Amino acid sequence: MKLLLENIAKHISLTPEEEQLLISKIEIHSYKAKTLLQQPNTISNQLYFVNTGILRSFSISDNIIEHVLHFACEGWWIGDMYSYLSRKPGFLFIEVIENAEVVVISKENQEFLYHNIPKLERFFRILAENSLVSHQERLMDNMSLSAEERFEKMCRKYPNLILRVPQKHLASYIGVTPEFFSKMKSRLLRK
Amino acid sequence: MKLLLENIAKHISLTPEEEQLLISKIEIHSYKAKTLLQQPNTISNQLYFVNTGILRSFSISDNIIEHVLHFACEGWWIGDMYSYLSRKPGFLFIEVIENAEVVVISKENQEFLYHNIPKLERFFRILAENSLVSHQERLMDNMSLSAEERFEKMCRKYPNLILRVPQKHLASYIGVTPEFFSKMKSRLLRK
DNA sequence: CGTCTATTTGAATGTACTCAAAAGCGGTGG
DNA sequence: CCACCGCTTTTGAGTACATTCAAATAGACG
Repeated sequence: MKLLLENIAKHISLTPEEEQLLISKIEIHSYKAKTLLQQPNTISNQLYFVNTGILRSFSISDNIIEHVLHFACEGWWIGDMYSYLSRKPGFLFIEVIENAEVVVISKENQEFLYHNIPKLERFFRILAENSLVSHQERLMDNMSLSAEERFEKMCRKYPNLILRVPQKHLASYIGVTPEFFSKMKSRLLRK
Repeated sequence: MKLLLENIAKHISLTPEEEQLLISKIEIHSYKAKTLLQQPNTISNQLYFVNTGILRSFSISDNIIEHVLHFACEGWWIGDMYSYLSRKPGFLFIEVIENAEVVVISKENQEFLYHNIPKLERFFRILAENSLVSHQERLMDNMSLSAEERFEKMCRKYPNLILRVPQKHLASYIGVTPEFFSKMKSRLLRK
């Protein structure tokens, strides 16, 4: 709870009453590794904020190949934004990678909070803007960098994830096969 | 001007006074093709809304290769969001592809408007959210689809752009070389 | 027209993939 | 506590999609 309030306080300041109202409209859940919080073809009604543990969102193409869109560990938000925002069936899975404690906010409660604490519009605007910028950067990286460069950049940006996430998910995040990822890694270590 | 107000009215409703205030804080400019509205290593202070014509944002890697991030034609927003939001020097060019009439809003005026028309926080939140979702989709497409599939998807999504934008920019948008794009096109036409 | 840029075409190359098999590792139950 | 099973990672050989480089052709604009 503390982590969430700190996260919000970085961008807007809430009164103690507003904080209480916010807290009354969210839930905290614990999930074990491998739990699926969201599946494709269902409408996502929740946004998640990670207190502890790690989650990932991913899609599956050709019924076989997974593509990691996003990892979220302590202090990060995650959700199926397409489904959540459009209220249409989504395309993503959201899975717990490492036993996690998660703050859950529902669409209805978020709308309620927007009405009662308009400042939150600003907070989520900033959140969306920052997320947009980092997706733009990742998109450009995917177009302009080699797999090796994307790997190095990921290591620099998310050093803690590298140690906690199975390698095949890291491979999927930078957009290569697990086999190629392994070869690339040993090639880099040899230097 | 009408186009911008319609665009806004899709998500929030403004009073006539609010519309007037908004209009007093924006500018309309016309630019000829090839004009650069933004260059890397400068701080972007403007957001653009296209009335007529086409713009594109792109970066350059290795001082040679262009990578198109975004096209914007009638009714679309464009900007160097990273620089605009962070107030740091950016990495993008923004160039006019087709003579354009553009609504320009400055960072200062946007902040002013946020204070005086808080509803605009909501509007730009929704704008950022939608943009986020479409970037996520494009990112996943880049990872899971072949060049040919990305090409077909772009044709379906932006049929009017295909006819108006030089082919090399389309190639860059889907992330292939102009040469490969040309071969792919003729391969598809032969069917 | 003539020049400059965009597009097409072809040959050689490379990066990353597929398929297959072996080795490593982690959790579970006996 | 060890042994086994399933999943992850590694390694290798062959392949494919897309790139690079080069040259020819087509198109746009002054």
